[in-house]
Amino acid sequence: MPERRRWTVRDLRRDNRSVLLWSLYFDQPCSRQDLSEATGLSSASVSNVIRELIHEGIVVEAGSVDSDGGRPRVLLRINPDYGYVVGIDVGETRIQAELFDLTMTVRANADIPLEPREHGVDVVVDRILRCLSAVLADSGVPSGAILGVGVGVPGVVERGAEVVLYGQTYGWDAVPLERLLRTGTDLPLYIDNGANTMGQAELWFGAGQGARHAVVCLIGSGVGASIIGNGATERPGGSSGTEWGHTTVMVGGRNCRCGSLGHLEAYVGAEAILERYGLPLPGDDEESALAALIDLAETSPEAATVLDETALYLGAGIGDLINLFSPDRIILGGWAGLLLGHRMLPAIRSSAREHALSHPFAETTITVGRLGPDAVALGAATLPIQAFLNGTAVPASRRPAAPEEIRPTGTGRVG
Amino acid sequence: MPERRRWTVRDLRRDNRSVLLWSLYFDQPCSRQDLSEATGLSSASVSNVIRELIHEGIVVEAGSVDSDGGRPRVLLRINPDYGYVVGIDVGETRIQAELFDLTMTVRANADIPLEPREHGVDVVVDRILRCLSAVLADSGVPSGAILGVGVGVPGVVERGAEVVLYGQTYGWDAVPLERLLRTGTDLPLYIDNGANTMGQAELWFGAGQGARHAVVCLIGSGVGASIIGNGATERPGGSSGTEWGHTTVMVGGRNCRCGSLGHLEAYVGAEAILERYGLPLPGDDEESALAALIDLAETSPEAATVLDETALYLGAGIGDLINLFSPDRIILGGWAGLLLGHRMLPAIRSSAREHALSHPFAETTITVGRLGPDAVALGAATLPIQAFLNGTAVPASRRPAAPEEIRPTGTGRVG
DNA sequence: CCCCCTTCGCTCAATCCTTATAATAAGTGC
DNA sequence: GCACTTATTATAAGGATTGAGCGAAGGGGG
Repeated sequence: MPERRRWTVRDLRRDNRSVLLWSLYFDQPCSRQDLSEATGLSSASVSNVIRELIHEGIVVEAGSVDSDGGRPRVLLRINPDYGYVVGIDVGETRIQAELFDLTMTVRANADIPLEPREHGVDVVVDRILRCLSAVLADSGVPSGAILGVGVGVPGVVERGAEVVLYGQTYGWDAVPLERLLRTGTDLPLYIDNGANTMGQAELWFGAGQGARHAVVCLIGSGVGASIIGNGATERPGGSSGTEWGHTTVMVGGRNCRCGSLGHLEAYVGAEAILERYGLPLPGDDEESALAALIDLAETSPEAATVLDETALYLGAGIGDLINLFSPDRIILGGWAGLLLGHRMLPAIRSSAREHALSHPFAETTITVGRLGPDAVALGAATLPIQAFLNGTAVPASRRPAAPEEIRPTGTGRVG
Repeated sequence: MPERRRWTVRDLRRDNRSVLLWSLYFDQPCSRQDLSEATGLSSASVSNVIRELIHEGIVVEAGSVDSDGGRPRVLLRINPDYGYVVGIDVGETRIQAELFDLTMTVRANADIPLEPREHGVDVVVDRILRCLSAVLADSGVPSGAILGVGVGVPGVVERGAEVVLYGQTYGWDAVPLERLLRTGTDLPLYIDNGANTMGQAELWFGAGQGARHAVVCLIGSGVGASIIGNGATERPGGSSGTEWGHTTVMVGGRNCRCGSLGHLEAYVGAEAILERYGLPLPGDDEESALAALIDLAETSPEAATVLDETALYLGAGIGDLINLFSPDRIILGGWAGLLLGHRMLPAIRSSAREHALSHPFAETTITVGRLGPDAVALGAATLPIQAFLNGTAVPASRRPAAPEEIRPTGTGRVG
């Protein structure tokens, strides 16, 4: 029943090349020797592949380091300017784009606020494309040098013949986002759920480093979660974002934005927390209002009660994740998740302990995200990086001409 | 961060051999030509590998079939008597073992009831070993012909240096089951959660055939679920069983056997349903009591209310699974799951629709398992089958002598 | 300054696997 | 008996990894 593909001797090379790139990317700079040891490939093979990579401009030599009395080892690293990637965060209140080089250094960024309740498809698509043009222009990077554009969106992403979006709280139904964006750009697009992209950012660069199996909880106005097992490469075109926010923690409970009753999001989403408190709060946006509520809890019993309940429900939701996935690490993220986590982590942990089975709970650590709210864009940018490391993304300006067998009368490539 | 292994040209052969075996196993009988088409391998490679497999006795020729005017194609199939597998279901009320040949035909079975509340580790281990000996003796299969023994157990299975079991409702904590069984048998052991093994059985042979991503709900006295994505081969030593029964559907709700409050199992587990009804029922075990309750619901409003609530909570739990995993198929199994499913599928579906997001719900079909309560043992037996198809299981009697480099002075194996 | 030693990186023959092509085998229909 | 069709096997070619051997690059001692 499971579908397995055959392998040819060519796949072998592609795969080992990719193994080397991944290893080098996360352990820069290092020598050929180190790579040979880390990957298990013979030094001959490493040399062969690295020569190819240097010739293509992907890898560069970067000085050398003494070895105990022998020939010094030449250090290798990935050419940061071989190509660039863009990460775009399509949030509920704004769209943010960032352009990175291959070391994930920000080269340019752009922000456009979204009017509340103004989430028409055309508007959002237009804003995304404008953000994209803005970072391209601002950075001075020619579009031919872009490896790809990652987009983190709310809602369920379905990968079929084309990428289609379902954002029930957003009012989107079967939106062919990739096709719509295609009208404004030729760059390769990688679209995924925002919780997933943030999760990948924390896993690669933040609080998830070293974890084999992590769950990242994204709490903002809405609530999502990303389950990442042993590196995202294992789900090539598979599982979409998990709608953790719309799991039921109280049958017959509060109304949720999606129309159902008793969902987690109806208790621990920022919008829901503020509604449950009910009284006016200082601040003109949700973020400052929630911060104010948390401050107020020091003195106001009503505010404290609302927050205690929030911790209780959030802990129950986290307990569910622990029982279902047995992760080694759970990371609280999203702007509201960071606020709540910094303030109430002990209460959340304790509620999770009560709701989860004791053994899987003991194997998990619950922490607060380290990367801040920009992690969605950073994580979106890792999508094209991933494709690049797997060998499926090459910048247009470096792409070789079409093979001659296909165009028998062509003149071939220049140079 | 993700760990990827290098490939050698030898792995390639192993892998393609395995691809062929999987393809042949699920599409017996078929010709070399068919295999070439199904796997994408060239007919030359298919011939080479098949010759090897025939030489080893794994594959046999089985007649031939006319082709439109040309040389008839020779049909191949897996030798059913190349080896045998055993599947053992460690349930809460009994232990059952079945011995199968490679076509999954039952050759022998054995049953031992467990006294209620008598789940001491030593007792259970002893019963398992006794069941194993019984099927071996009954079938007349020599133990050297056994490919492996699969064991489906309740609770969380953790694979570290050795396999360890945590069964919170069972009263087991960190039980090294594999080591304990090892005292009574030398056969290769494959231990997994019972919900997982039943899930695999339904996926391979039952209501899950053709699904890419299925969730199987196991409802008996307790409640569990198995998430199976595109063939279980993708999680080599990874994820343990999912404790779906201990996810929270009602914060602060009913007491669960595990000590927590408001878990799904406290509403839809058979034991919990009977408790919620509270009145005496005919029948001396849970199974007949539940059947009686379902019959009674035709006339008794109290019974009907209990069942309606059950459907409501079960639907909420299923909705969670839909939102978290977006499976194409959800299968109700376990003895209580089958009873409830046959009676109340429409109510369960409708509750799930209310609790899940509309898009992932629309992509899912909810059905009742086709294999009946014996599926746990059948599924457990698929674990060694899987190892066999992957090329990592060979019966002892056919194993080649140990390589001489390792035991330079040894006499090797007799045989 | 020269020589020995250590370690790194490259070259080359050997080995293995898949594939494309050609050859052989085994039937049908006239 | 002969053309034709289809299935399977033999053969040569191409691509990949590997282990051994060799040159390269520096340190240290006389």
